[in-house]
Amino acid sequence: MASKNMSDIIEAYLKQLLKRSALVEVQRIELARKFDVVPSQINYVLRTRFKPEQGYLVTTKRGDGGYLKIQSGPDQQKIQDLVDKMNQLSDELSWPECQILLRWLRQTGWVSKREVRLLETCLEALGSDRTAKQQRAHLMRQTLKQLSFDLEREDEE
Amino acid sequence: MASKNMSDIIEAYLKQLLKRSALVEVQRIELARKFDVVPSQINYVLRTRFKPEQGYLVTTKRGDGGYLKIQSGPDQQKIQDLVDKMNQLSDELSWPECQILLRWLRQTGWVSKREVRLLETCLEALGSDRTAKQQRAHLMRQTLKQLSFDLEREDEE
DNA sequence: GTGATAATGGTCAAGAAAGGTCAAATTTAT
DNA sequence: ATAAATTTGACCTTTCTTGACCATTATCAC
Repeated sequence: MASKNMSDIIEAYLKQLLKRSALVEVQRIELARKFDVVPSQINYVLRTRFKPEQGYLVTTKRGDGGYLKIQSGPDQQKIQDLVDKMNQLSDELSWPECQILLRWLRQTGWVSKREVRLLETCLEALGSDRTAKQQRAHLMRQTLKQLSFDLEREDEE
Repeated sequence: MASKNMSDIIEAYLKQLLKRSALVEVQRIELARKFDVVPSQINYVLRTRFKPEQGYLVTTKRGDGGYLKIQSGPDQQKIQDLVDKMNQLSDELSWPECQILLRWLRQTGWVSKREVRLLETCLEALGSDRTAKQQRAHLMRQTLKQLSFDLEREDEE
């Protein structure tokens, strides 16, 4: 098929690797050497063929031992699920309903354990009928408390 | 695959030891010899991979019988700073004051960029005078929106 | 005690080994 | 023929490695 230019060939090569492993790590120099192109062409391929809006995430490291990492990123289906959940949300939510939602967010990997705790803190701070300024103070205070608590028990993720 | 350079390997070695014992004590010279690098590279690894803001505490002793001690986990001083900030908090906070506080949380490494956005979302949802149930719904809705937005532009950290 | 010496660890700057950027030159498509 | 896409190369930034020189601590000889 019409893969006449090098950029297309390199793109195809990387995307084939991505089908197998969801995370591809290569060295720019190695890749350039393999296809006998100049290193900066690799950047061109990444810029034009692996754009974030097409669902790819590229991270790099410079210096000795540097690399390129390519992940096939945000799953369109996942985003659609999230949007669906948003639209299903009614105008009022009880605390148990919130907890169910938070569990879903955690289980589907949208947020970390730590972020769940942060959000719980925020939600709990909402209960009263104080003014906005007072609520902010209360919220920040609870959040700070939560943060130091997080640090003490080093659960992680 | 990821550990192409010595610094990464030494980092991994030390962090593995840390998982078991929470306090690692080694001699710089010994470690350097073990991995066949110059001693000062050990300092480099400690400086770049075991920063205090990442939750590590390194203490050393020079001279005969010298050592390096590496501790991970809750930095007592950091927690004290946080508690101090908490106590300074007044009962009312304007939005600009909140933003200053959030900047401090970010700069001192307590929270990530993503978490700042999450908290901002929560705080902004506080403005109204609706009931708690309504506020929860609004808060969750804003949070979900923020999450999908976060994913689309994969800033990171 | 005091001073020399040996045994550690610390600092800093230069060089090496990646990857990044940008624009000119070339090729391809309309 | 022009516009868009690709290819190349000169120059830049970040990260790692090394080595020369500095600082601190313990021990031993006196």
